[in-house]
Amino acid sequence: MTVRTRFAPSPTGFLHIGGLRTALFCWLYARRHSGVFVLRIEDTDLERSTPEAIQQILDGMEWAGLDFEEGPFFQTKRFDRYREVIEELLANGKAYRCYCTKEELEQMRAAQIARGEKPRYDGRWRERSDTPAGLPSVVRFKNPLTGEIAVDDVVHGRVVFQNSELDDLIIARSDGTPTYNFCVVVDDMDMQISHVIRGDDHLNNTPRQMNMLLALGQKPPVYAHLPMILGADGAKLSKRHGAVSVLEYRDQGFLPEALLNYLARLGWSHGDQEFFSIEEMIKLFDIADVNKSASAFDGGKLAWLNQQHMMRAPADRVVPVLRWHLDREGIAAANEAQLEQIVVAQRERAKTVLEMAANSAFFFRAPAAYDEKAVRKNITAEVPSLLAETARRLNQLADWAAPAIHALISDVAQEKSVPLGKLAQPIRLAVSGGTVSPPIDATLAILGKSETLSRLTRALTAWGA
RNA sequence: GCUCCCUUCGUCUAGAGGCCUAGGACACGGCCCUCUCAAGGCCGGUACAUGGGUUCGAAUCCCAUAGGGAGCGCCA
Repeated sequence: MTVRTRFAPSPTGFLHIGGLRTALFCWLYARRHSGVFVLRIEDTDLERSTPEAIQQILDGMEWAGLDFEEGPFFQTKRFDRYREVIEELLANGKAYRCYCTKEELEQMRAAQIARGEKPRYDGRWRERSDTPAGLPSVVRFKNPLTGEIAVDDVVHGRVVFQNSELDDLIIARSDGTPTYNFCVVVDDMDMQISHVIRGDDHLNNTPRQMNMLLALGQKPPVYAHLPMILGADGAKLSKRHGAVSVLEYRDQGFLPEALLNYLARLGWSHGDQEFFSIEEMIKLFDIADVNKSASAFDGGKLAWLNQQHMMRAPADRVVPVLRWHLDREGIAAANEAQLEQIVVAQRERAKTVLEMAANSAFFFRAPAAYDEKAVRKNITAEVPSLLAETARRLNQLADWAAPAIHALISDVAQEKSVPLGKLAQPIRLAVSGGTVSPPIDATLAILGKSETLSRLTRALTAWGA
């Protein structure tokens, strides 16, 4: 049997971190077993579904690299099929028409709640065969009255529900459109989904879905209900608590593989290992190793992992991302080799590529001003002559590379009997405008000879040489 | 209210009866390294929700309690 998993978001909002984690686990499981990953858009809620949300989901999946073999399928395009199955159930006596009005149902619920009971449909039309003319009706599934139904969940273990707790849910509205729980059942059946991996907020829906599947003569798939992801404060993820589009993470400078690595570790682990490449995740991931309890989102750890991925990836992996972020800041960086050098020099001093771009802007733009406080502290009376001497010698340096530059600066410092920092910091200030940059030799090597000299000259003018 | 689920450091987790005076990671504090900032190295503190069992022995098994979450729609 080939493994077939599906990710089935409803396009009523953006794809957020919780959805992406679900998609990731489905994807990993399919990849691990050389199976098929299906994308299905559950857009039966015509009121709230939007084309923008669909596009967002597609873009998010693409950015994350979660590719699918089949789909995207749209439930709104399958209404004929749903109707067909509803007719079949009706014909078999496995579903029936209910002519209750919404008001009648509301009254029923209110009375049940008042009595301390669980609100549910009482089955008053279940055995009636009369068909009141001219009245609208819904179709309800005839759920078994007795016995129990057990979900053998891969992450939660065996969860048993009494059929008496379940009521006859509506599968077709009075306007004839099918409802969510029913569409899921038909889709999972038609798409031959072998493993349903989804959030554990669906665990309570599962027995109903299984009963419908059984009524249709199907063998239920394997179920795995994933624990929820909570906001950093431990509260439910909501728009107020960090539920942002996954594309927001791209914009903030996170590498998709780092986000995926972080998400995989929320609820799943492999011993003490924290860093996983995509390939390792595919090789090691198993739903059976997933935790049962919800976890809180920790942006700090995501940032750490992101840096780890930046440091371990080949520089040319980060270059296009850096270029994209520089571009957004209005810097067109064309020199591939230079960008690679920047990545290597900056990746250990930035948590995100966005931060790396910000820290590296000075390579492309001469400082408009010098940090005043730093000037007061570092540009003492003897500094201009020191800098002038350094500039003179740099001008004569033929081999413009970090080792030679380092040797030259050390020599000057030694000859003038000043500590290296006394010289390096003013140079840093002159070329970057601030006090933070990669080691001074690497900084100048990347900047290039003519740019370095011109910035030193400008600084000397500014500092009264 | 009813049904179902969950509960190890602040956070993510290891742990499947003795290897646990509970391990790792992030964060935090200290030290080292050092031209800045980092990265890196070393050190440090903090956790088995509570109460009962079972057992020679329990973080691990059982039962209660407490706390948290989900579902109970002609929403998905």
